[in-house]
Amino acid sequence: MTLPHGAVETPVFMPVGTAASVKAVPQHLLEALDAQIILGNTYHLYLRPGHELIRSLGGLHRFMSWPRAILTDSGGFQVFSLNELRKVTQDGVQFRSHLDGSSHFFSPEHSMDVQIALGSDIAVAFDECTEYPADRARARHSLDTTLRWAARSKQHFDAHKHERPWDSTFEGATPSLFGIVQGGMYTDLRRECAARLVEMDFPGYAIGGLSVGEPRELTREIIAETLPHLPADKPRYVMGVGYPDEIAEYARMGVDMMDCVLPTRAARHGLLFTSEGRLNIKNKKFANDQGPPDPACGCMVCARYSRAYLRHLITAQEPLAAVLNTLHNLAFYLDTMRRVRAEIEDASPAK
RNA sequence: GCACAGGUGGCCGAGCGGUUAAUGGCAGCAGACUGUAAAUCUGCCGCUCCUUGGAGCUACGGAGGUUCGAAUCCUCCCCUGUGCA
Repeated sequence: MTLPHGAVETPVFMPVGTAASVKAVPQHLLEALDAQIILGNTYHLYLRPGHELIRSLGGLHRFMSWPRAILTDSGGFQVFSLNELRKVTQDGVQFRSHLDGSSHFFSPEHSMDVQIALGSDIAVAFDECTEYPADRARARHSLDTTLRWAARSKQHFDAHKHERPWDSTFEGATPSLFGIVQGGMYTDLRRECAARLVEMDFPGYAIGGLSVGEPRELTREIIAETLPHLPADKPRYVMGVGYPDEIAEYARMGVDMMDCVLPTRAARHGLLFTSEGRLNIKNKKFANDQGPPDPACGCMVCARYSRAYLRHLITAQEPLAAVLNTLHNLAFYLDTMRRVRAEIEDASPAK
């Protein structure tokens, strides 16, 4: 996949950097981990520090000193998760800032303006994420809204995408906008939504509305049922997943892109993902453990620090705990994807 | 030595006659976490038993006392802090 800020090998896992920062990890270490693309968030950056400020500073890449690719989420998920502070209308969403309670309005056009101002490589249509559980009527309604907004997002994005804050690009690639499939847990609605988005001809497609509380078999089923209705020659992105075994599984099913806060958030809470399974590094049993977090991991953390030390850091509430734990979890996720890519390459007779 | 103020579960600290194994916080132990309102949230946290829910025991500096009933009231003692000698 060729983006304005470089080529990205797929399937890829994208660390989440909501507020212009993958929490606890400086950009130069993200590069050392070989993260190829990260997420930024429209809603958060619009509120603080403000997309116009970022535009005037040369765009998000320059602002945060991240030379590689960035995908920005549209704010649709925040509208969903901030449900007590929002009001959805045909035209867009009225919501209150979680920071200071001030009122704001987001429309598909506005979301595109913000994402363009940020200068993202991949923008995402402003959607209405369907909650779980949702009855059919509710899913239908949210799907219709999402489709209407997808068309408006695309029209506005295409008309203004050249207004980005940077101009030189990698191999002439231009910013792209992905459509998002909704439809709740109803496979026929998913199919319909996919088909109608494909008619609009997006350069890539996201499957949204998953990992919102549904059982994981359902997540898998919806992905499996939706994927075949999206063109295989374009990037297919499942938003907000998952555990290490899940992302590997989905990648094998044909998903090209995934993002998830799990490795970063869990790390800050002391949960490490390893080849031996989940490790709650806060547990007393690690107090005396001189071994690396994951004996099978070659990351910069495992190469150098012990479980005992990591447990001490988080117990003592040292900020370094978050840094080291996050570095390891991201390394593990990125490694997982690297292995799946190798598998896929081996299996492909063409290459 | 005198005068005040105090001594509560590992620590800090509420409670000031019954509904109190005793509010909170910290520490401790465990769990959760999926397009980040998350360095967050939840549970347990005197001891011993039956593994829901309970049962018993021991507890508010010490010893007595008042009372149907005391961490809470009274007496004496011990200890700590501050002030004055």
